[in-house]
Amino acid sequence: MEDQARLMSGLVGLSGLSQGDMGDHDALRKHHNLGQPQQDIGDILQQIMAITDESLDEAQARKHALNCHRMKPALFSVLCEIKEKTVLSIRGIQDEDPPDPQIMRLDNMLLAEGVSGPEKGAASAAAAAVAAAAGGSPNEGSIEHSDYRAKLAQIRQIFHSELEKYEQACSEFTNHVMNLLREQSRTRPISPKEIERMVGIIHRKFSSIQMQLKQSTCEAVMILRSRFLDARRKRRNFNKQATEVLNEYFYSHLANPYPSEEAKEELAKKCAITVSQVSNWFGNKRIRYKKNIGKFQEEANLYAMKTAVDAASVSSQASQANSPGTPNSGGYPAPCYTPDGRL
DNA sequence: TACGATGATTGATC
DNA sequence: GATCAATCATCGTA
Repeated sequence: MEDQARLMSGLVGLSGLSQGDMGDHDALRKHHNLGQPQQDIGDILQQIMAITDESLDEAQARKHALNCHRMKPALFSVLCEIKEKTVLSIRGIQDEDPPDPQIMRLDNMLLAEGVSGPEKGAASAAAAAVAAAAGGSPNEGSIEHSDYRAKLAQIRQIFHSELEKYEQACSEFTNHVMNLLREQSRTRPISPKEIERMVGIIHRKFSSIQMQLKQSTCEAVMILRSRFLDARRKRRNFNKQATEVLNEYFYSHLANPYPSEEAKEELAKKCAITVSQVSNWFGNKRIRYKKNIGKFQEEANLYAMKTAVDAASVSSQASQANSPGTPNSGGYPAPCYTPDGRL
């Protein structure tokens, strides 16, 4: 009896079971209703313990003999059952993880941005959204669009290639561990359920690595988006004709350089820009003119002359038609925009 | 590459 | 909500 207790405590180390699990010999008997159980089990345990003192070849031979022992499957089954009732039942509660909300968010975002999921549709939709949000002209939009799409495709390609690498590594490692555990399950109480659980643990570890990849991909997409959405970075100077139209209006309305909403719309149409761009332009122009009238004097004279020539032309045409002509703003007003902003 | 010009943004004011 | 004033970020040029 004392020997058996010693053997049992030795087996604890081999099987991973606690002393308590192994203490109840009656349990073994109860489970399997063996004819001469204690004697057989004692033999097996004795042999197991003796393995450690033997050479590798001897141990291999003995291992083989043990594997072929008629009682081995029964003992193995009992050990697996006891182990599952203890170790696995404790872990089991923790292992049932709900889907990670963070990884779900990342997945949704990558899908929406067209990085994961079907290649063409989503990516171009996202690019179109960016182009629309940027509010550029159709041509500019298409340039930005293709640029954005190219960079997004680059991110997408890197993401998928990394993902593939992770999946391959995960699969290789899982197979390796499974083979190892299957091999070990010949001598250790490792049940298929436990192998399955181990596979789950490996997958969770790899999915946490994948989450990091998804996170950095999302960051890259965000940076890309902000780069294309930030209007300041998209600033283009207005073309010469648009600037002339705006300047003409400004200098011919110098006494009151505040275009009405209708005038802004008209100017926006003429210059092929938006009403808010017209407002920005006049806001900037008023301030910059006010700050440095001297600097703008030459420009003011130039447009004054231009307006005068236009007016003269209209006037001569009008006199030919024998009717008085008036410039639409009552002629070019002398610069009277005082530095304090009052007229 | 430095620097001025210029379109856009932001916070304050009316 | 429109405008002012300051500032930012980019463009164009010497």
